[in-house]
Amino acid sequence: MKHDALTKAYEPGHIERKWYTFWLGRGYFTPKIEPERKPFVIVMPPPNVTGELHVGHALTMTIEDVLIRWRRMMGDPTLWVPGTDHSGIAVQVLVEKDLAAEGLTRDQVGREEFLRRAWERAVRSRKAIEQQQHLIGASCDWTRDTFTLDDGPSRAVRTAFVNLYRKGLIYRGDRMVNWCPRCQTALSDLEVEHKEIAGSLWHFRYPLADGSGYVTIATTRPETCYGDTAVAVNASDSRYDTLIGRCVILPLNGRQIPLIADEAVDPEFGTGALKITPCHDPTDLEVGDRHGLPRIDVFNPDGSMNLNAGQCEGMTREQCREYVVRTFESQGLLEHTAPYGHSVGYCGRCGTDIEPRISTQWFVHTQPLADEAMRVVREGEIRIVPEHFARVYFTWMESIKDWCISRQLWWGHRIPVWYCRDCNEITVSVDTPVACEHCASGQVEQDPDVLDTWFSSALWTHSTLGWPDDTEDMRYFYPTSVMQTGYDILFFWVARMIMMGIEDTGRIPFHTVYLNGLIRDEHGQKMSKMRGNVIRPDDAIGQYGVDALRFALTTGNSPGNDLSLGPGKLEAARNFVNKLWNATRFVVHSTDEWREAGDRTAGIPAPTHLEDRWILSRSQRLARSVWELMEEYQIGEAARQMHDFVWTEYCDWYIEFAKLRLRTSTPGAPGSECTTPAPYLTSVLDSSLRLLHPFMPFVTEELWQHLKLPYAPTTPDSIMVAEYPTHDPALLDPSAERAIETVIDIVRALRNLRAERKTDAATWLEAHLYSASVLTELQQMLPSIEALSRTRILGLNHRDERPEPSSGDVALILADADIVVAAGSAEEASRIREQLQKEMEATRSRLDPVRKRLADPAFVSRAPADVVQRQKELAAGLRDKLSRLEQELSDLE
RNA sequence: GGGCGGUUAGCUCAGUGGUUAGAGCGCCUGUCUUACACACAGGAGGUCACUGGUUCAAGUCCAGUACCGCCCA
Repeated sequence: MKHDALTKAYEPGHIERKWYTFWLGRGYFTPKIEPERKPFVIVMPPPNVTGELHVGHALTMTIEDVLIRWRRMMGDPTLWVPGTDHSGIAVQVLVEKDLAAEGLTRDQVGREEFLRRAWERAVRSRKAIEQQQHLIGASCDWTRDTFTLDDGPSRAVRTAFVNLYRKGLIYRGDRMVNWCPRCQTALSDLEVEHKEIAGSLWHFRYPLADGSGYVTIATTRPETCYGDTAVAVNASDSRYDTLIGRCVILPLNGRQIPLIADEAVDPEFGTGALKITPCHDPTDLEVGDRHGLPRIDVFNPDGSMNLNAGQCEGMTREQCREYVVRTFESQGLLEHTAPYGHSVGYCGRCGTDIEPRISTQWFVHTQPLADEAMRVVREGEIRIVPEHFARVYFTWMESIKDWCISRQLWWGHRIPVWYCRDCNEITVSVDTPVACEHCASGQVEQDPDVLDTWFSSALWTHSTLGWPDDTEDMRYFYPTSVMQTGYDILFFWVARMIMMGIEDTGRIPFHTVYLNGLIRDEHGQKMSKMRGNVIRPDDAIGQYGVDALRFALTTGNSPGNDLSLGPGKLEAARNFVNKLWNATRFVVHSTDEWREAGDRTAGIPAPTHLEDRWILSRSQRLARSVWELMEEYQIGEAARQMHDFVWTEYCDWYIEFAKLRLRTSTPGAPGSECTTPAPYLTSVLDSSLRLLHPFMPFVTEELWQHLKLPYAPTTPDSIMVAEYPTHDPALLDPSAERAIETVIDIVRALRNLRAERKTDAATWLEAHLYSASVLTELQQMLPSIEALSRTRILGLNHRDERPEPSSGDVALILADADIVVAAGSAEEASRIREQLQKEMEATRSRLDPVRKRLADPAFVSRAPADVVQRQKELAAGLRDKLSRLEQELSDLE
């Protein structure tokens, strides 16, 4: 592949497209099955085919791509399975909206046409999503791309259904379910969102049938009065004990209903008397069943009032409520109306108020599945990261209710149940039956309903790998490794995948659950169209580049915690990409000569210069730390450490040290002592790029290709299949680290002095240096110290050789060195004296606790030896510094 | 009502018992110093919400309190 010259600033666009195409063409995203090696597998949470991806998807995709690229570079056979979800109700709502725009309803166009439109939408959306996934750099295996309605997953759905049915874990029954009158379907409990609303509590008088008075009931739902079949009180409530067993008259239609006693009634609530409407409230249904009350349903499926609502037939719920209240009022039976806050359920998809409704639905009996699903987490077979979500998981699982899985929708997996018109028996079958399995009649008709989308999602880890067939993918890649998704779908999806994975395959679906937080804006506010603070991934990519978006999404992000994202963070990430770009540009240009000079296959020469030893050592520490952090899913912290290393240690210091030698050095002949920093500039940058690749794949690939490793003949064709850096303990060099730390201290102190004196850049300071512990090292670093601080070092001596201070001198006391300069003025001398004074106080107050700690026998005997040792060294250092400070100040007296 | 999380610099957040609590942005002072002004150099800014406990050692673990947020009912 040909390379363009590196431009002055990073221009993301075309580089991104170029490399994605390159990777795809090379087939890097498809793993080789190597039976003797353990694969690393992630199944992607399939985005809904409702449109395009939002920034939350970008987060999930980035985290997964980071893990995937990392493991791939570690050498594991790595599979990331992409896919999309048909998302039944959400797409159904969208298609219905499309139809409504044309003045049509789904019943008018019919099931076939409806499904044609839904498919069209799905196909369009899949294409858009796939493009966005390419854009973001997702290195998933497109050869295994799957859609929930594909043949494989569809057969998995039917198979799972049939198996559960045969085991008695799926049943059909009349139950009270959450009904969305707009979608006209049942919903599971999870799909209902509860909100507190400021409603009213109406106190209505129900006259006693014998005309001897009335009972006042309190209700928040007057429109259900037509469905009342009793008034209930608590038996212990003395206000009503003489009335129990008598009848009251429902004022709206004169129907007589009994006054009953039931312990479900709270005497403290309202008037202590409740109207009982078994068809429209779960508690009332229980009360009704206990007392054998009739059930009167007053709503049509679309939420309008039915025949049972008398005069109100055909009205909406709201109109009916108004009518009922007015009627009570006009009859003098409205005692009063009190404002009352209570919780109301809304359809999670369309926002319509949910109506509790009795209907015939299919259910999964979840308890036995949940027991197993809890066991595997309790026993550590599945680990949840962060850990505290395990408790949330258990809390939900422990009180799990049966799962309503049938939906009165058209878009989805049709329930694999056929009803026989002749014998009324049902046939439950994976393959479409030609005849009833009971009476062999051909008059069978499939259940018109579809399954909850989450039912098919629950099978996703194994249905994508070929289950129910015994495929090579199933054998090799299952169980998968990590399930990474947002904590908001822990119950919807993760919990159900664990239940169904175990149920279907007998094995857990994944070893680790990694839950990420939700994305908020720069001020920690939820992103919403209303607030106008939504960040579209495509916009962010266009403006800052993919790598910047990915880096912004990973830095400072920790598992389970929400992440704030805004222009500030994106800019910072883009700036880092640009920094990396320019550092590489510098290194490539300035190491040209070395790169072209001779055979480099022997590897990089052993470092002799202090700064080379230092940067290699620091680079090893980084690699080790990153590896540890990645193992623990601390990818935010890993990204932060890489950022700091590259920017501060490599760019701000190492490159600046290197510049001096680049001007004077010649490329060392192989085998001879290397005087040029070129090999270290190159190799440290090379390993930094490889460390960063999973986070910012495009820019690292582009730069790495330019860097071309002259010393490694087996360099792969792409950074994405290069080796991930691991640390080499032989290169750790604490003494070089200490020496360079001192150099940095000295340069900083001198620059600080320059700044305070407002010395202009052309003027050089002059100073004497004194040290003890790092004297020889400083000797080697003198040219660097001089150049970087623009200070002529007139002498570097052992501290013991320091002459008596002359009156015009001031000293800067550092941890491992003293700097002596001629005071610029009397004011400066006294300012520095003050500084020394302060420094002395600070040093004392730091030394004090350390001293105490070391004097404490409990500390010395109980703390680990290395901690004690470090405290001793610290005390020695502080004591040494303190004595120098004291000496300095007394000399100045 | 039950549960979970948060409270660290002006803002947004890292900090997984052990030296002097960090970053980005913002702020102040300088600099277009031949990789980068998307930059460089220097600087200011913290009772780690509060109270108590465990520990040789607590921002970090435990308990309680206050406030904020989320989930479930």
